[in-house]
Amino acid sequence: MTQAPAQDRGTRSRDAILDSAGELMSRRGYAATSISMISTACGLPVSSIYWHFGSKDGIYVAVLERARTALLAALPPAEVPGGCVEERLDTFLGEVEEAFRRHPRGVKLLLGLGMVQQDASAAAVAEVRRYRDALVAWARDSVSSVFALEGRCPEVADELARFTLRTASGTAVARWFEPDAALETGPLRVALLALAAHHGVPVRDAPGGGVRSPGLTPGE
Amino acid sequence: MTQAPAQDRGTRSRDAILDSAGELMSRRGYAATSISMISTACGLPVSSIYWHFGSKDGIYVAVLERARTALLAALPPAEVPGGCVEERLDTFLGEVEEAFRRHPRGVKLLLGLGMVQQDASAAAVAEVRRYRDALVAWARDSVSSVFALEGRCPEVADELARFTLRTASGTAVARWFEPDAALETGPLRVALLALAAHHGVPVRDAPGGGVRSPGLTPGE
DNA sequence: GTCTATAACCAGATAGAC
DNA sequence: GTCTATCTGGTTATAGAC
Repeated sequence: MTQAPAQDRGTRSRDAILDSAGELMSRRGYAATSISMISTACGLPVSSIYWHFGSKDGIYVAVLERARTALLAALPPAEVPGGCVEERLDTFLGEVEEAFRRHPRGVKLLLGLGMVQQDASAAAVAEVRRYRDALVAWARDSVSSVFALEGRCPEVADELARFTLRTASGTAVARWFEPDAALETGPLRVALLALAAHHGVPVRDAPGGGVRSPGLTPGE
Repeated sequence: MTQAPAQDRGTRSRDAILDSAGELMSRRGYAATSISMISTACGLPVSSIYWHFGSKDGIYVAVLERARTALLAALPPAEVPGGCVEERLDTFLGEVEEAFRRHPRGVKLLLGLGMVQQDASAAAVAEVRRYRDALVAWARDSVSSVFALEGRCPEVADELARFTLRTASGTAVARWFEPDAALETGPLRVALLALAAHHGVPVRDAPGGGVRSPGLTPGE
């Protein structure tokens, strides 16, 4: 009981710093957040922050990395369960909406800090990109599962995923004008179904039926 | 010839400052742009900048205001011409895409500086809002015209306009990851048509036909 | 690992000659 | 309206005791 806390003190401080930094940076942006602000917010002196992260840029990279792993850990598997397309779509949209609602900081970090690319370090740029790529991959796989594409039409899956993510980003942007703006899954649902149908993807699983279109196997 | 330039020098300097400031702020964000950067970029001393705008915040407001008026002047009238819904929709989407392509700075200013609301002045916040409100109003009126709503279903027009703008914002965000990302009007077109149809808006003008107004279910 | 103290610098903003 | 020179305060970052 005497050494466990001692051993933990470092990591607990580290986390506290990341908490404050993440909160501030997601709200005010990278450039507008100063080390002394973070120091005041977390109660640790500036030098401790530098001891842990080395530089302001280092904090930024660490904040992003933690946000990314947290978000990815919270995302459900890309294999969306459900008996038919519409059921899986609803599940998927519900998941997106929830992730969006529960991790607003992560999204805003990605948005706000993405702007910084101009003069950010290579490490920071790489971390931002990794974050985004992970999201894109998850969305693509999920959409693929929802529409039972099974990797058959990568372009379609890509388009649907991109469309979903753009709507989500757009909503995140809208949110800082009207903070109560929610991800409107209703319109998005209609749009995704229409887009899929437009590309010839069967959106209604024929109960006993095979799937039309050149050789492909039943989805479900 | 001796006094005309003299008279203009002030406004020309003012414009030069706004050019540099707008460019820098849209690329790097408000907080990351310093007065001395602007001074270096436009070749005028800091004090001239302060003489013209009084404060950094003043520059920001002026930049935004100019971007807004420029964008609004470039936007075509909200009365979209065209014989049928799809024709008008294509016109509308083309206009959005072009405005988007030709005024990337304006959009990015709106996006990047929108984040600053946390600690921006009241004047700045008001200007950001005015900018956005103007865009929303234009989109709503245009959509209304495209689908011949004539003010009949404000909620539907609102939803379609919001959806369009969110897609556009999302694309602007995507753009700073892949600078060549274009506004994909194809998917957006499909989505808007589906959304309109989903709300019972006739998307195919009956040649001789009047418009069925209240409970309507044309579909196709 | 945490603290106090401080170096070196750059930010926003102003004074006043011209 | 434009310039040089400058003030004040906050910024990133480090030194060194504990």
